[in-house]
Amino acid sequence: MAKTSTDNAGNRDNDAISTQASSVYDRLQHDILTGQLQPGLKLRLKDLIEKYDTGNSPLREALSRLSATGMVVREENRGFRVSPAHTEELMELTRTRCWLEEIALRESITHGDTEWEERIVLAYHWLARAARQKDKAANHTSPEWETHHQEFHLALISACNSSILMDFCAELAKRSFRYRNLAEVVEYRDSHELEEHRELQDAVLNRDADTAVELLRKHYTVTSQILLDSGHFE
Amino acid sequence: MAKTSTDNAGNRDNDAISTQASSVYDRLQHDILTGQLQPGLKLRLKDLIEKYDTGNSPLREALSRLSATGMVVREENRGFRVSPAHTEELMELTRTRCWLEEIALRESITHGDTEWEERIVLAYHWLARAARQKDKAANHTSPEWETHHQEFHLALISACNSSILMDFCAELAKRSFRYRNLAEVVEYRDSHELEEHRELQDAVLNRDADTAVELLRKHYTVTSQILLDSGHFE
DNA sequence: TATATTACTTTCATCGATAAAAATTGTATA
DNA sequence: TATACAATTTTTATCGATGAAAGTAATATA
Repeated sequence: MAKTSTDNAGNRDNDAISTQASSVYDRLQHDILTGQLQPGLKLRLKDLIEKYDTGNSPLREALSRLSATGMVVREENRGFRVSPAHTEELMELTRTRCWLEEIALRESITHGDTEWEERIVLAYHWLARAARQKDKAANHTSPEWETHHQEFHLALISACNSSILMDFCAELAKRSFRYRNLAEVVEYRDSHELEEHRELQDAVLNRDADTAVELLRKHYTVTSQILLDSGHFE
Repeated sequence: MAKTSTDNAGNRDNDAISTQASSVYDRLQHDILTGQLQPGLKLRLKDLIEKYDTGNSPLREALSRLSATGMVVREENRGFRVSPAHTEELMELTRTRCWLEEIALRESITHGDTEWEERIVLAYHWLARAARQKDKAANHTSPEWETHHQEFHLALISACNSSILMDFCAELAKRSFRYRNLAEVVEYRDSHELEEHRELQDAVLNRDADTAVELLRKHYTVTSQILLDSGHFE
């Protein structure tokens, strides 16, 4: 990842200097999603203050925010820990994701305009390019690819007419992403992946909702199953 | 006000003394949902410290958490404000709510067991009782009724097999609730309300998914329309 | 008069220290 | 040996004060 804050993006040449609390928030979230901070890990304040080179207050604010997102669990008067990861959650995550994205995708296909189509085409373009570079570098956890992957999936549903629903989908994507990183499945069907996305793109642009939904669903369930089979995370 | 925390309820004879930050969190959220803190209001720290009789740090933690939920908007280096309320958001909220609860309800009707049925029956019982007391007292914003109302709707979808989806629905309910409070529509079709819920219950228990979904959808859209017509919150 | 610059005030973000709670250790008792 | 209790240490939560940024008013310059 090593990318700039997804959540606090903003900063459009406009002023608004990022605060320390937000910086720690981003770094903590990154390290959790990326698996560097293992599920269930006790987050001792003293250690974190040292590790992230910050103070008590900004750290606490960051943790508070993360606890509201479910990235971190707070236990009153006994601090924070990284939220646990279980196979059941991954299954539930996948199930829910299929439901929500089906709606969002169908709505988008019904209402999407040409700008929406363009967003998809562009997103696919970037994804494909990142995929080629990833293959070349044999670096199978390219943060660029991850970014573009998420962008592509968001583009598909970006005409659903509900930013709330999109936010939910984005949250589910983030949480699923974490499981992919936890199961250290390095080389998971790279060969097919780009093709899958291509087919998905085509179906969507053809406004073939049923096919698109089917492809999307398969995309998620297959990925999920691979992770489950890998047998990591208890 | 002066009510006990909804979210941090817990405290099951188990120890775990609630922290000050959580207390402020609850009270702030309550006052926002309830409309006592108007949308868009600038939340000046000094004022809040006084109003909620607390310190800098707990207050900030509370606000940080609320900002992650979307109750409060944070602007880097210029503090917090109550998140704004617009008609478009209410419409989006309602639309999204219909989508998500339809899924959750259909799933529940398909998979629900007898315990699920019992939860619904009980929830309806409490709702009806609260409705009668509300009518008697001519107190049309009874917090008890609100609680039971939410409980009832949650019970309906409580067999959907996805706590994630249920959490989403609960969040949508909370945010919709806020709009109901903002539009000071005191007496909105009280007479029909209980009946509506009764029909809904019957359809669900009969496992008649299509009817149930239709009733639910109407329930939400009609309520929403009344609020929109009231023309509050620009 | 309008704009730019500066000094001043208010408000927010962060630090360091302290209070409060939990966890750990040690000791005495059955 | 196991358990209860007290004393000690560690860790978390909160306070009060300071540093940093944004906002406001005043003055100067075109």
